[in-house]
Amino acid sequence: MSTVQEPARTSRTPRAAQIVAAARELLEEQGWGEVTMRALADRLGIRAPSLYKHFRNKEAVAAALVEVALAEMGAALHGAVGGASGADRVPALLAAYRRHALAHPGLYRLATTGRLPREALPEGLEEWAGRPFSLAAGDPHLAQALWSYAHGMVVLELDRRYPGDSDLDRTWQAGARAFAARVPAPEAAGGA
Amino acid sequence: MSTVQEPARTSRTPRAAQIVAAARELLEEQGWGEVTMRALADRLGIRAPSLYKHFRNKEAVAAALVEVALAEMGAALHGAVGGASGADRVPALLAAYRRHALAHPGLYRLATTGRLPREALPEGLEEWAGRPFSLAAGDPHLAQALWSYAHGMVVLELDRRYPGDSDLDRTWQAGARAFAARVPAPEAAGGA
DNA sequence: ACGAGTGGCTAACGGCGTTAGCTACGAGGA
DNA sequence: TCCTCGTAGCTAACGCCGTTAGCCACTCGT
Repeated sequence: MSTVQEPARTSRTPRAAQIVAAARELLEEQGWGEVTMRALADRLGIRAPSLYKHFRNKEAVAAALVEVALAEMGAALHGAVGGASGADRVPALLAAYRRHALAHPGLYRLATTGRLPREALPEGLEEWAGRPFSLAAGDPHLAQALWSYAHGMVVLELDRRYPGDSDLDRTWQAGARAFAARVPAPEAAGGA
Repeated sequence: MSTVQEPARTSRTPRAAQIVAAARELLEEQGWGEVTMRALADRLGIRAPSLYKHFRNKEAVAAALVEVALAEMGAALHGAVGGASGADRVPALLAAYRRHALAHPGLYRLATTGRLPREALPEGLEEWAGRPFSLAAGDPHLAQALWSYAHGMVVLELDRRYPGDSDLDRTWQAGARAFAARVPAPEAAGGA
């Protein structure tokens, strides 16, 4: 149903995969600030300098986590837009985006804060992960706006920026309606 | 024209004000990662430990900068909504938000990333700075959604997340139209 | 004249990412 | 069977970070 298949993931040695998994646990349990090379090594029963046998530096570990984050978020979003049609795709996409991000806040923040380590990511992964927004919005500018809205909502929710008595379900709804109303009617063109 | 006056700013000794000013320069020139206590002290011709005579710790310096950021952004936004009416307030507000944030990216990022140091901020400042969104949207949920959209756009633009060939003016427009169309018609109630 | 507060200073601590250099082990070829 | 070589661990150490302790000079009010 999707236009293009998910790009291949970077291949890792078993030990490197273990390191990424441990880093992910640490990230979700304690936050990125507590993911230090020493703490990460501790969890694996080794010493910090040994990590450098498997990753060039801490940034490379972060890039591996960003890859995981993009791949999993992309899968969630593709699933959501694949299961809906027409203007229903906007609320379905937003609900999946919110649910997935809040379920993996550490990974989400790491992957969306600061510059993307594009040179360390598989070709096409970023584009693939974002395509559901184009599919749901039907227009490239509306798609970018919709993505920005979703990201803003999630990040402000994660950072507890809204007043404590906010009804965020209704806020998400308000935005969803605003965007859904601008989705162009699908042309009745048959696929190739 | 505004409902309530801008809250008073925290009073600072002359030296503390100098420190905040120097921190701001460093922040905008080099980014928060380069604002270290030693670099900050250097710029003032003193040693790092002397800074602790004026601020309890680095977090307190950050909080002072966040206060500046909120006050200046609030002023810009109040000015923008004050100069427009009806649904025109949405694009006016968004334009001012974008312009101000991109003109002070370090301050913007510092004030909007991670948790807000609310206990260190003047009472009412956060609410005052955000009120223009309520004024423009006319509905609390739409206001939150609009703010989230603006923040998402700015932060993704600052982080260069959009493809290099994006026409962001048009993306901002697409979002502005989506939200403006949902602003309820103003009731013809006279002011008190 | 003097005591107290103010705002500098140096030395130092523990934690961070990272590098250099050593070593134990296991697989492959002579 | 031994030798070599790559792999993956180790300790020690460096320079940076935020921060604290403790000292001292200067200024000002009484």
